[in-house]
Amino acid sequence: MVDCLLCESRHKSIFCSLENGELLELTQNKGCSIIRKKQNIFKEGFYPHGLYCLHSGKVKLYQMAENGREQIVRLAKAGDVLGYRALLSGEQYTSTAEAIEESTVCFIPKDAIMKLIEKNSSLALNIMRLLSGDLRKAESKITDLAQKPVKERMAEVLLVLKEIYGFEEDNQTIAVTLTREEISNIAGTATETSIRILAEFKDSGLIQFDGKKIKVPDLKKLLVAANVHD
Amino acid sequence: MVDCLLCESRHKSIFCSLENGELLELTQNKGCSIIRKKQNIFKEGFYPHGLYCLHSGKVKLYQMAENGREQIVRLAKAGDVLGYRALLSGEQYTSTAEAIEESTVCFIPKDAIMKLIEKNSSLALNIMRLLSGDLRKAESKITDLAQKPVKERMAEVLLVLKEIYGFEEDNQTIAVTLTREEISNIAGTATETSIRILAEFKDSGLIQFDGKKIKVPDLKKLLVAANVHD
DNA sequence: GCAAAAACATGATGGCTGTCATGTTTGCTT
DNA sequence: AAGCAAACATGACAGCCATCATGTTTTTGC
Repeated sequence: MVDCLLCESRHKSIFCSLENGELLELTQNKGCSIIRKKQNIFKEGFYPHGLYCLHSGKVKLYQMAENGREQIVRLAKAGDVLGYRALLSGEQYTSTAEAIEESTVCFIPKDAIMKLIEKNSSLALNIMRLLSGDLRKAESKITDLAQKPVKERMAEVLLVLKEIYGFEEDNQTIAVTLTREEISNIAGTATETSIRILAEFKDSGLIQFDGKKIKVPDLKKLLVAANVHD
Repeated sequence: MVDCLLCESRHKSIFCSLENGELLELTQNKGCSIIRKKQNIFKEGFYPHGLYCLHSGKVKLYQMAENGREQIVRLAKAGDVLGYRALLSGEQYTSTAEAIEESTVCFIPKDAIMKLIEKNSSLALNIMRLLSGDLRKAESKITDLAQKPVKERMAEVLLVLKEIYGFEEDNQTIAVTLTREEISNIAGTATETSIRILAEFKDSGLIQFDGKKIKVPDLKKLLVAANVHD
């Protein structure tokens, strides 16, 4: 069992404003479990009974489309919370959370988290900020999907992956391992297309392959390829 | 000046849980103005100084894409609030709010609304629910844009318009007037394409044109065309 | 009410990108 | 270590849909 007071992510998470007493209460109320790669934390269509907090690992949130293809709508790393969208709106989960590498997650029952939100208005504000940020990213993705060609979207996906998971110690290897299919399911394109475009990026020196990982020697070049100006 | 206590939307809005004292304070602090068609309430890139509450009228929120085309990301009707995403995250507006018909809008200064949020946890919860709902819609739109053909998306746009603005008294005319270009900017397609598809829908009896408005004699048919199963 | 602009409409064309097919490589499982 | 499945890769092909062009209708501003 992980102690919230000792959690490394504590100060970077939505719980950064909690007092020790509140954190202690959290620790006493929560559960903790190991999620292996490809296992689900929650599934689309089910009702939420609490909030998940990702202590370590990496998770993808995806929606299953009519045609059977996954659309990845969010990615989570250590310190991120999961399942708040459905929990707060009182709806079913609209996406499935699946570990893309072995992860540990804590589960905070609905009662406990809702009480905390009511008492602690700065936690409430943090959650609003979180949702607002998610909404900004989602809406910007809508615009991209509607207006940008696949190649630009692919470059942007790499930039997003770097934003979320950062580089490894070498300062140029994106610190996450995804299959080409998963990358396609972020970009919103066919697997073959993403394979082709990544190969093209490699040939033009934009990126390099390092096993399953992707190296970005020059971020600026990627920014140009993604056609983003800010 | 509109009195919040007398506002018709009061009980359907995020302010439904406010006490009379709080509403009075709101009324005293707020401003009120008329926004003519095609005028902006706020513009992408600017910093928010408060929250807008749409007392009457209809508003589109759009992002300007690199190629100069607008992507409509949200639509608002009387009773809806505007500008909360940027206000709560402390970021610049990421979309422009433009009246699609003459509207009246109240402005609540940042201080006033933030104090209310801190005091009234059920207002805070309502805002979280609002954001969660927006996020659900946005993510579902991402999946649609990535996976569905234009024709299905167009049908879905009509369903969404009906959801938001409802039918007129005849129970089949969608109660909003949009140009073909605006409809395209919701669906994420070229204007010519949306014109063609709407004409096709008309020819196959899915919809009828009533001036600039669109009539839907049979919602179920549209649901089938949109390929939604829930 | 008239001119100009915006909106609507329709045809032709081409390219992007999804799909299908096939083969190779990688990585698990027993 | 062999065998099998998943992942990666590449070519061929077609079709959806954006773009361009052009013309008509409707709306707007003076």
